[in-house]
Amino acid sequence: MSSILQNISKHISLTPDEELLFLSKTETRHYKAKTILQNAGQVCREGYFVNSGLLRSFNINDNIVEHVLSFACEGWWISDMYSLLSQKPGNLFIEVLEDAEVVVLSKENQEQLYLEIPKLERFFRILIENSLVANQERLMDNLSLTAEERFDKFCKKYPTLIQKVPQKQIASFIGVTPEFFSKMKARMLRK
Amino acid sequence: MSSILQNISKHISLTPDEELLFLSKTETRHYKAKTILQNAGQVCREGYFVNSGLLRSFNINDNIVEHVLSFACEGWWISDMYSLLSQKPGNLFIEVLEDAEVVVLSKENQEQLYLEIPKLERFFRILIENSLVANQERLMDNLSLTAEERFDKFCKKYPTLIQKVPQKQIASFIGVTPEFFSKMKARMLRK
DNA sequence: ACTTTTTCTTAATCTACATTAAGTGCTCAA
DNA sequence: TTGAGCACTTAATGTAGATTAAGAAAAAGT
Repeated sequence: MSSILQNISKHISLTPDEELLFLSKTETRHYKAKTILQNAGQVCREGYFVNSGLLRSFNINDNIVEHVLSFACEGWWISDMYSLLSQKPGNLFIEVLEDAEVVVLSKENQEQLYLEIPKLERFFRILIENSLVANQERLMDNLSLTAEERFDKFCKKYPTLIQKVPQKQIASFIGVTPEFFSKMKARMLRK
Repeated sequence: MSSILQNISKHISLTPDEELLFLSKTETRHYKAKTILQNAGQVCREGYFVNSGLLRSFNINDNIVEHVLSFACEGWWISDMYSLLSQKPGNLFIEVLEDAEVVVLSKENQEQLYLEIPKLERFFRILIENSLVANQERLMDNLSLTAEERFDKFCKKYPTLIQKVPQKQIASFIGVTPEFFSKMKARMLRK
């Protein structure tokens, strides 16, 4: 059974026919590390479900400073939601960090699927609800916790990512510079 | 026409019967300023649509420091999403800042409505999508902008709130202390 | 009207984190 | 296999914003 159908079945149940229909509207692609799937300034036309590998989304400041919005590994979705929804040029890049197999769902196909399988409204609603809650928590953490506490939480929440993701990107995710992160990590180890 | 039905009709169209059904599952309540609608540590059982007045959600640190997650004025929804969805005790308080009329939608009634009017899945999906996008932007702003820039954005985004909301809560929303905010504001006026 | 409480301001001092810079050790393409 | 980038470290210095404290102004309660 395909991983994306498994993912869906956690929240709603599709008939075999609906499953086939769903799959027929998606496309599975393979990407090498370092591939850019989405560029800032462009309109995002598709969302990605990760079968294997690792991706991230980030933006780049005037400066040249990257800020990681999200990572996505097996079983996660990733996209530039703002651009995908508004169909306006976005600010995000989406990059492959480790060779990946992704299931691609285009904006149009997603809209069609909403009409043909209304239950999918529920599925994506739940998905986005969870995403919103996680985002709200991260926002509050950024407002109220120290860098060290945020890193602790990150380690507990995404233990598998720590091995895989370059340290400077974890730094960016929790909102500090790579230099400070390095110093902080050394300090934490000393304890 | 009730404001909440107007709000819904921006995204989906309900039949008159469906509109009545929807309203029958809601309850309109009036609250005085300073009322606490939701306490941290309790399970959130309802969401609120604001007809008039002003509310906010916030959490409180170990310390006693408040952090504002969101404001909600006319036409906005507010709730402790984490708690409402998981039905676990939440971290948020929801407080009335200005005497308010709110439309209350309980968790159970919302679930029933999803079954009786599946189109509502779409409505709330879109609502939450927009919320997620706004949250993601705010998160990135907190990572990449200075306090001054965040305040500028706040002013442009929520011009009406600036008059209404106590300054210390705007400070909290953009992520600085009231003292620093006061200093910063004075500095900005000098220009 | 008066007291109490809360909000806002100002200023001195402090600190978490940024910036700059220089050096070390990977890794991977030619 | 080498050398040209990257990723990571370390350290000196700089700064945005926090903390503490105290007073002024506004709002709210009685």
